[in-house]
Amino acid sequence: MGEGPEQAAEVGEQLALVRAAGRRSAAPRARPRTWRDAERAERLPVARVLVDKGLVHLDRLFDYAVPAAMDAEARPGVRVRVRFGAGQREGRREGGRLINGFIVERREETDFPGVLAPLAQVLSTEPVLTPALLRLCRSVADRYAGALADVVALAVPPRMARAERRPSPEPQDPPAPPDPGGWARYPHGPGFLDALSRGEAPRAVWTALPGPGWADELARALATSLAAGRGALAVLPDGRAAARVDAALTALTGGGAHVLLTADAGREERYRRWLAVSRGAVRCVVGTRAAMFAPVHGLGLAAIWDDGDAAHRDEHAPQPHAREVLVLRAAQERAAVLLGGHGVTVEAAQLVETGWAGPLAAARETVRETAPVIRTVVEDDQRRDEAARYARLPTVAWQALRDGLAHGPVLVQVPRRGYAPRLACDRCRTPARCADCHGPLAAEGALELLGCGWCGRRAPEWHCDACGSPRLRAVVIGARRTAEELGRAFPAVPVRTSGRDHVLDTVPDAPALVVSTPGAEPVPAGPGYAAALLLDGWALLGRPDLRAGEEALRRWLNAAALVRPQPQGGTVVVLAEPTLRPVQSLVRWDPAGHARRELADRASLGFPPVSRMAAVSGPPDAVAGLLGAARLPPDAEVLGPVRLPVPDPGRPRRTGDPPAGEQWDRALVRVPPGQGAALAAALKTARAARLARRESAGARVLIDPSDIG
DNA sequence: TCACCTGCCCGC
DNA sequence: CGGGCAGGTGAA
Repeated sequence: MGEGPEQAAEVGEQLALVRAAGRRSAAPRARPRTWRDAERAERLPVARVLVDKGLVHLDRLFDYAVPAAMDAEARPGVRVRVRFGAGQREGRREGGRLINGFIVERREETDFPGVLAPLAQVLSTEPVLTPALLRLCRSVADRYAGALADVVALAVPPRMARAERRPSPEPQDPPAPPDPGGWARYPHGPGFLDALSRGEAPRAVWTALPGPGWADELARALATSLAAGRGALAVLPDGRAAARVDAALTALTGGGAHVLLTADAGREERYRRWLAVSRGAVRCVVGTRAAMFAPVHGLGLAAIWDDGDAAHRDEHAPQPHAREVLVLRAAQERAAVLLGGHGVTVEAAQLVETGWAGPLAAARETVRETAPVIRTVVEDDQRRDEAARYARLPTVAWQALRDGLAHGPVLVQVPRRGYAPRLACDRCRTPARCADCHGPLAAEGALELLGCGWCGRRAPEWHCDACGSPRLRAVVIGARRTAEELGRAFPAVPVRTSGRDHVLDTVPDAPALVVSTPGAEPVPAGPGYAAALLLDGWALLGRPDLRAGEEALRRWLNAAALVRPQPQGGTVVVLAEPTLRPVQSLVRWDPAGHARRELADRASLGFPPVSRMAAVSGPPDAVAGLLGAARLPPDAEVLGPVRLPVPDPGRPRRTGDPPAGEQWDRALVRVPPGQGAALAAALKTARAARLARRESAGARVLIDPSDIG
């Protein structure tokens, strides 16, 4: 009798059992003939296992028998290997592939009517999937119509055996409570910290004053929660921002009280830090979006900075957003929430509007003292202005540059490539929207083929809602070369660039032209940039995206926040139509007001986040099939489907993009407030049923799509 | 009567 | 996903 693969696996499992029991030599007693004959644990002989496979229709737990030898190690939360999948040999079930999973619970009984297969191996004794983390993952999976196993894969980092062997540092005593520092600049700032130190759970939307103070203020909030004997967590959009809060917190506490969880650290180091948090040795985490799941013990404060930044949405299924995850966590763990940024998202404004969070903003007078002066210049001035035609710049912009360069570095914000143009009124530039569903209009080739990007309805007789003009224009893009020419216009001044591939961290406090794409602006040493020139107005506002205005304002504010305050001569020039709402909000430095007005508009037009949306995309038959099968909530409204445009070949393929050469449709499903959970559940159920029956290559479901035109 | 195929459904 | 198994089908 030859030793087939199944016999080899069986022997392997027995060896694993022997190893798990801590014996190095052969088993002393008669070896059980198969696993089925091995002794079971006496107490709680059933392990409920979350199988580590993202198949949506398998989004449930499976029971396995716990062999006696694994009894001590097979605790809830540990990683295990189990046999999974069909397999019958000679009438006995013993096949199936070995896959990884987590023990979720030990039980006395099982509901499964058949014979339980045994656990094959306990991979690690580290209880990584704690009850609190499991509960969070389950809520996130429900919220996003995703599979629990997919969310757990985001929340629990891959195992690094060496990191597990090393002990975590001894827990430190809580630091002394910090003084309010910059929070004294906000009328309700000290009160927020007081509530934190009393162990309460205040929730605030924080409109941070311009300038560099925010990182220190965020660190003080974290340290206050630590001082109150609770944990704290801050999620930042990128490693640079996280490093600034890390430095501020280290200066405040001496370090050791927190860990930095970013992609910069290697996988093993990252897991080592994560373990220190999971074990309760460290109770404060500063990190990028994956840190949103960090299993901080006794979480007292969950903070997020600049929640409008697209980096806060995870790109892996089911693509949860850090703000939403932290909001869920805060409710489950009774933690305080701090949603901070120079801008305010519509989602944050909604949390204030519903009373879930309170506003935390400085007085008007304080804002005026700390913000630079903002000037607007319209595009058309460029052609008229003779003096500055060399650099194709309006006089105002030219003067601001020249004056700024006499006093320090000047920031020039230029757009990134790759924004798809959208259509707007030729006269007043109000974005063109569908009369029926308010989706964005797009032209397929000629303008006669005008149609809605959401519902597909044609709009041959379009007239501007705002001014009545029948003429459209494609919003044009491109100011990059202007920045390049600036260097030639100021030959005596060094030009430094910062962008996607090469991000400059800081620049010295000396005259220089600093050309940067949004989000890559170097932090100036000293009092800040003397001036900033924001050249990407039309590119940002012209993006075919519901959030274009909000996003333009967010990027402008982030750049302008690096400029010296008005009393020190700081000036910002923005090339954009001064009557547009985001431009006016920038001039007045009123991001909260902008978000409130956007929220009111979205409510009246039935846009998210007031209504909840889901995008269903995939091959046309899959999209139609899923929508037909889903038992959607009664008030659900299906927009589309429409054919998705073929993505730019240059752009890296993202989740939700059709594969090369394939035609995909996308439909949007919209439900009124309060039906978001029902919508997610309906789509998840329908998708699971169809995947199980393999009726088609599955359609993708994305909750809260952000690029919906 | 048997070998093979296709579709369906399940996995502990 | 991957494999069993039921029920159908066709050739000897």
